Amino acid sequence: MRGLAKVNTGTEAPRRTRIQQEKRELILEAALEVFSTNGFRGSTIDQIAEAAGMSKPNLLYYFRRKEDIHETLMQRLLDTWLAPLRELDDIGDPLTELRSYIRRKLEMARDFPRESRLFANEILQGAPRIMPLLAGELKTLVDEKAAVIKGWMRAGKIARTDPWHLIFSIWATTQHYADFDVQVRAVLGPNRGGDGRFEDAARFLEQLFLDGLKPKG
Amino acid sequence: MRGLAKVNTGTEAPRRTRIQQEKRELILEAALEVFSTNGFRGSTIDQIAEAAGMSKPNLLYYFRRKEDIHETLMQRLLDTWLAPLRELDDIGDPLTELRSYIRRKLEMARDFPRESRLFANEILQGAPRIMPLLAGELKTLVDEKAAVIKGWMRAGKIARTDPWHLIFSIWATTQHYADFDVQVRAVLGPNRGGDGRFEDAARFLEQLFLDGLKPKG
DNA sequence: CAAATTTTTGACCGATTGGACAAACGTTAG
DNA sequence: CTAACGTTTGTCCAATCGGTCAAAAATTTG
Repeated sequence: MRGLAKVNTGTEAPRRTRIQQEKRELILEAALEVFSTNGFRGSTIDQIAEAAGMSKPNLLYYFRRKEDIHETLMQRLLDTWLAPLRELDDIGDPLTELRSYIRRKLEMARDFPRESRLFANEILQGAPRIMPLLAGELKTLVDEKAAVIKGWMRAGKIARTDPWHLIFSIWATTQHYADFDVQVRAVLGPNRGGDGRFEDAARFLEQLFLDGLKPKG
Repeated sequence: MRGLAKVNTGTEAPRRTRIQQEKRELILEAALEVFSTNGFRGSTIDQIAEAAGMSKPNLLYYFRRKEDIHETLMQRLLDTWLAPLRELDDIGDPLTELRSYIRRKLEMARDFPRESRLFANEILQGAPRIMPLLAGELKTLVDEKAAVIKGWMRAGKIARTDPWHLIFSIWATTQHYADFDVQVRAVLGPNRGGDGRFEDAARFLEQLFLDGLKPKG
């Protein structure tokens, strides 16, 4: 007999067997690899199936459509991706809070470069699949944190600037080390492009965001 | 009779008619639009041909292969893309030089967002077609400018930091406004996401790179 | 004008794509 | 054992892909 249709829902409520959970994870892991380096349109189901070590029809048994895989991936991504910003809290010293936010974001770029590239690919192509999330959930979160930062400015704890662009600049500088990793390593060369480049980046970013470039004195 | 094979070389020395020059420009303009939003693999010759207002075989008369279009596009891009960095000069006040470099890069993100996204797409996917250029020409240029910046640091004109990561951070923050434009506009909302966002970004970045976030005291 | 050349097009090709489907296989409960 | 259910696969399909080709149309040249 054929498998039940229930399995393939992809987005609906799950009642999954052990094998289904395992295989779905396997597929998502493989799809993350493929999608993050080739983009959605540039990736094929065959590629993902091969990376997951199964046949194409077998993969399509767990995810009915290519889009379902991508969608599931993006949903998971956004939660973990915004976690560092959610943690930015009003308690504690503002400069310390910002510094550790930068550090956490840089660590995510180092530890989850594929997730970063998957996200970058989506945004680059106009965010066709997550536009509502950007204008909704993301904007709400950023506005909320911008208000926190504004409070710090009013209290004289940090310099007065635009909180939104401040957040953008933190995103940009940290994700750069994931999204443009190839370029970073090529420019730094074999000596400085090794594992130490993230420590160097952390040191530099801390100095940039705290003190800027003006010489002391 | 059929057209001559000479026309399609794409990379070789050109001896082109007026029509050939015009049509090639038309195609490259259309291809920039398509490639920058869909990536190389995600774009089709049909899409480019339609955007250029001609039939697919007609397009293939001017560029024999899809790759030839992309290659021509990338070659042109790199020259204009690195122009601002080349202009970074040892004459003049260091802080002013850096500030105007940032401004020029931000203007490029504003005026040539498609070029920026084309480049980002290529790097994101591992830079398969321009890797030699990154490790060669680009690295040489950056190393050269890093030396200039180091000189400024030794002279006490700017704070001591890592020149390479400084350049990375300028690239990241400015190109962010082209590559992640959709996200920027979504987060800023209808009010602040309008044309003024680049002015706001310019003001913010100037302050960030010069003074950092520490409150004045 | 007419001949030569350049440009454009419609028809076509093999390969690859996302996906469907039934049959086969594996597993487990009674 | 067997029936029921979950899993896997080979085969197939229509659509789309990059690209070819010969002939028609347009343009340039003498």
